[in-house]
Amino acid sequence: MSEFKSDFLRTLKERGFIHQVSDESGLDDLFAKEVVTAYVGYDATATSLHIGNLISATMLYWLQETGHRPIALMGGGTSMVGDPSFRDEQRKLLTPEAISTNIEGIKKIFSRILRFGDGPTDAFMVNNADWLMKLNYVEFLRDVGRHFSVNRMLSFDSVKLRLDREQSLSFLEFNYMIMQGYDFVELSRRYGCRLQMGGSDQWGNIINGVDLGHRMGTPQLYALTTPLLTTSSGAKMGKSASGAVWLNEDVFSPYDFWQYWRNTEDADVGRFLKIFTRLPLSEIARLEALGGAEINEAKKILATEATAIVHGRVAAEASAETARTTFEEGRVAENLPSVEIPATELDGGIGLLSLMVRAGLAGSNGEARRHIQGGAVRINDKAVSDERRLIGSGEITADGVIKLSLGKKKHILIRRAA
RNA sequence: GGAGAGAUGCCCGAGUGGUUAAAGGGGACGGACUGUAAAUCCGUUGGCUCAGCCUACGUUGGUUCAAAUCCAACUCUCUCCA
Repeated sequence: MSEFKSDFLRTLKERGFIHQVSDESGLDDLFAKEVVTAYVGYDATATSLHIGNLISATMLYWLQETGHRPIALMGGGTSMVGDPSFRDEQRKLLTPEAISTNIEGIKKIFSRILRFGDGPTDAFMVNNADWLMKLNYVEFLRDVGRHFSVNRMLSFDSVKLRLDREQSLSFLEFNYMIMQGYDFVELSRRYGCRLQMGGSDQWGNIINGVDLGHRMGTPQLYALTTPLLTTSSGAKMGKSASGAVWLNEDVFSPYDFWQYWRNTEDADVGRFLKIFTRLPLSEIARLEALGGAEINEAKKILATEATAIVHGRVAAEASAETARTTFEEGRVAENLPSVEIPATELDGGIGLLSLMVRAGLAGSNGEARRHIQGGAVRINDKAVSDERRLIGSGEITADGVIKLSLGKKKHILIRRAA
């Protein structure tokens, strides 16, 4: 592939964001000659975005950074239907209440990543419920539906899985791609939006929008997708012990977020630095070249930089410091995740099993019991083998807390609440 | 509308009357080794008041001393025919 002329595409290319582009040279020309408006859509499937979404949100950042205008589209309307792409069964339908709660949670992150306002390259947010919810069925079918070929829609990889596995694909879900396609046209008409970006799983949906624009007379629209990120050992990214790696701090703490990046596989460090941090490429090249144990330094930088983008510099530095005292000095760090136990309860002594459940280290007493039997549990760094042990205020150390550990990496501080 | 096939634990997938909380694999978690990495090896992987009990194989009933396994109805899915 030849070099891109536009700063935007060149940056994305260099940093490893590009998987597929619908018309590389055409899009490059467009970016080179004018301020381009582009969007990414986010469905309201959870109260927070996760790492996977961070990739496309970062593209919006670079879009703005290189002088263009980002739109963050909230899928308030499309979430009423649910994207069937690459899923092997129907999603549970979300209630309108859940959707609006989720959108509120999702919105938060963008204020950290994008600059909002009314200027020519200021970002803005729209909700596709604004136009989708008002559509009139028959009118919509005649204006928009007639442009879609079912034969073609069935040929997309995103639904093939479902069909090949002989799982049902309801008509409701089948309409998702039509709605998303229509969103693109609507954004083009309202705001002159020309490009839609997203994960590689969105290619079919995005291309549908491009085609629809063609038929409905918008200017040429473009599609750009990012590669599906996996770790070098092939696991899907963004999975951790407790599920997805979320961006909102109320569901996934900055410290855990920092730890997630700190534990990156060696082979992924360079790739992740390019995508999840804003460090210059020359600096990344240097970090990536570190060999052996030295690469740990690069991982710390990755962790701190990535955390700073999502949670702010202060929280990132604090997480780095907490990790340093915990792992490198073996001391108790004040900022480790902690759980408060009422004084009356703690003074009387609380069972270790239930304490572990309270601390979130085990999902049930049985699981806690198994961990203890497996020798994974420590109190104040001393291994415990007695599952019936009572933990009381007497265990509080000079640091004023009880340190409860599961394995080498998970530590929770138990505090005595007044 | 007719004829077949199917629904098993987080996922895939065995299992056709008791010895089955249910083979095997994946994933996840823990341990060893290391560098808070990978690979490898070992262990765990429904709940509880845990040498015992309870709940579980689409749903509801039934047969039986005993059912994931047999029967009936229902729900959902798939394939073929109309």
